[in-house]
Amino acid sequence: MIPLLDERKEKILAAIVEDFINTAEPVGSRTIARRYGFGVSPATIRNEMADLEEMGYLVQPHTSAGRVPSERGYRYYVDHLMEPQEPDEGEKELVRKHIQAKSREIGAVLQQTGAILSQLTSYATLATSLCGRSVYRHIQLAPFGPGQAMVLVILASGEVFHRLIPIPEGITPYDLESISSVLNAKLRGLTVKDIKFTILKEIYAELSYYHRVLDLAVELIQEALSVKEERVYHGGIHSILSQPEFKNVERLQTLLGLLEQEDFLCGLLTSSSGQEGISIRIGHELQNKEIRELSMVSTSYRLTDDMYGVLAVLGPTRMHYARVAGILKCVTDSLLEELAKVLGR
Amino acid sequence: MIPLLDERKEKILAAIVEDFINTAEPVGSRTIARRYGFGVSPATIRNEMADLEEMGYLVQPHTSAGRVPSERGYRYYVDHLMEPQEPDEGEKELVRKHIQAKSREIGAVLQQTGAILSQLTSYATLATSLCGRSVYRHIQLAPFGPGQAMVLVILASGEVFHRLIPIPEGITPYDLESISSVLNAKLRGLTVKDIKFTILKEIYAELSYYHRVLDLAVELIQEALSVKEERVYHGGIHSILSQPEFKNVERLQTLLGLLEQEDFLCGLLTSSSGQEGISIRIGHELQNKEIRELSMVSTSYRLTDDMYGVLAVLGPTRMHYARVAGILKCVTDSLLEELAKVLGR
DNA sequence: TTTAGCACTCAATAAAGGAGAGTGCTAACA
DNA sequence: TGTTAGCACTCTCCTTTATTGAGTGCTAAA
Repeated sequence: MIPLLDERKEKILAAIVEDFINTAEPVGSRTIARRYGFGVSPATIRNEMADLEEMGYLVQPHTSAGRVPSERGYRYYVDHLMEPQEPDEGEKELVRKHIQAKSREIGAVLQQTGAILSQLTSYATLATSLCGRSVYRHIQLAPFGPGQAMVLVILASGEVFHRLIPIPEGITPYDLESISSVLNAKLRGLTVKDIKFTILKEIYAELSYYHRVLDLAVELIQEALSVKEERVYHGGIHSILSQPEFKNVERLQTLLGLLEQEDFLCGLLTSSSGQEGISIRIGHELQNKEIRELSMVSTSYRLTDDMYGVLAVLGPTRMHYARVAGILKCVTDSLLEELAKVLGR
Repeated sequence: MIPLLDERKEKILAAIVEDFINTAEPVGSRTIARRYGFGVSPATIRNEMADLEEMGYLVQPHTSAGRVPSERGYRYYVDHLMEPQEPDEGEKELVRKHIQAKSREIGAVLQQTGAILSQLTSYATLATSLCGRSVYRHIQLAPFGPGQAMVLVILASGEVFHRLIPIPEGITPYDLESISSVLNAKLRGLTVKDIKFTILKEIYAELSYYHRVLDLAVELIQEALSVKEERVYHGGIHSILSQPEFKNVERLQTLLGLLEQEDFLCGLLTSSSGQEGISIRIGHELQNKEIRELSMVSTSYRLTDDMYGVLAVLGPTRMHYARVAGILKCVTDSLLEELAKVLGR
């Protein structure tokens, strides 16, 4: 559907994209000829550039400026021209060292991962918690003062959700333990969906023995079901400021506002979790009106059949795609390794 | 020690501070005379301003500009001239509505509180988790797959810390439950310090009965002790961007970098937790070289004898102190109310 | 098809010239 | 003695005007 370019055009497009990524300045025919000299004169390059512009791969900010890749240009570059750039040994070492969890806590691991990722790339990073079919691992009711109990829901991902609930008078810690047992026996290994549609009645029946606490148990399940299954960790927002495209404060403000809204981030990430491996979305491909001229390189990694996560780098469209893709690959590998260790798989 | 000003000087200083807070422009004698007219001419005001400058309450960005309050000027204003500005009924209502926790989870409540606080003030907000003598409420070991267990430490503040630990072969869920019981019996109601110095040996003795799991239990206690007791929630960073002093991107970058470092925030907040009630620290009073021209209005609220928290607003020195103090007061009241409800006191 | 040459365009930078806000000082006034 | 009007002076900010230079498109020759 999209016609392939001939070899020289490809070389020139690649040179322009890469030069622009490095310098953030529109690049002219002369620069290309001098810096990447293909043995042709600037004039020839100029002709080719005019062609590329007509085809929609380049745009000119104004007459008499050099050219800048269009979204289509980046797309072509990403699809056909770039090759992921392996991080060097020192960087790899750095990644390994940072991801090794000081604490065996999933949240902290993901946070660390994001931090190192954004340190290496100089862009913002996003990471979902491990999600998937949210399998319950354990449910625990713990006493918490008079008339209160703490509900703890432990998911197979190693994440813990907790909430305080009021409980009726006269419920003993022993009762709480009993309820925990019943719930555990029934719920462990199931997913939210399973519960919603099949198990609820069964539990209801079983617990009627403890009719005194029946209402509580039902409420409890409701709580467990209402657990918001996905968290998004973000980091490295300050690194994105070093990018010249964010010298503009207004744009920055919208971006920061969005990054503080977890829902929004969630949407951004889940919409990319379709395919395995690295996925790159450029500008409007993110399908979001609010953020202009942003790209996202993301990868969804699979830990087990029913547990996966998404790791993403968010930056300007003028992003160092090749480098970011390489780093992301390396970081994801280390993360998978570490998670396997922490979760004991 | 610091001499008090005569009444007219005070009025003029107050007018200058308030005008500058509102407009962010250096204010001149004429503006004062016109806008706040004290029945004297600009020339008189000019003389007074010259005095105030000599005394160090005002500074001039350059000759032929108006004057701007110095840190000392703000300090005098805050100490002697301003009166906290009660938020209007609509705002109060808004606060109440937002702080009412959708979920009964301390973290979420604090997050919400920060959000509304920064929405109303247009500055960044910080909130510590509830801290104090970190009393253990419950400790729970939950099974988590083969060779793993989840340690859950529930503090009296309603916060939960969790971590995965490897456990030796052959430990049954029943064993875990036993250990939990022993630990609970011993630790509940104690603080980290208590444990460190007195209880450790006792537990050791008791658990020797389960000598099979002794090492595990000891490790476990270590884990429990290593819980980092303080978290800092922050929010509203994007709102601070609307302040003209942050049009400068470099300054912004240092600020954002700092705000992403939890340790730093912790230090900032704890150093102010000395006195009860609202505390205002201006510029260098924050004793931090990295952040220039920032002020912090904070309040430490006490929930029980041994549980308190800190809520703070961070903005430019040109902060609307009177308004912020009023809002902070109102928000803290609502927060205390809500926390009491959630924690069931 | 490629290249050299040339006129043309346009942003960015610098220099120059007000305009305006504000001050300090002096002298007069109550 | 405190207050005020008047006035010269300062300095930023804005606008206008040149100037520069990178880069283009087009044409004609190789």
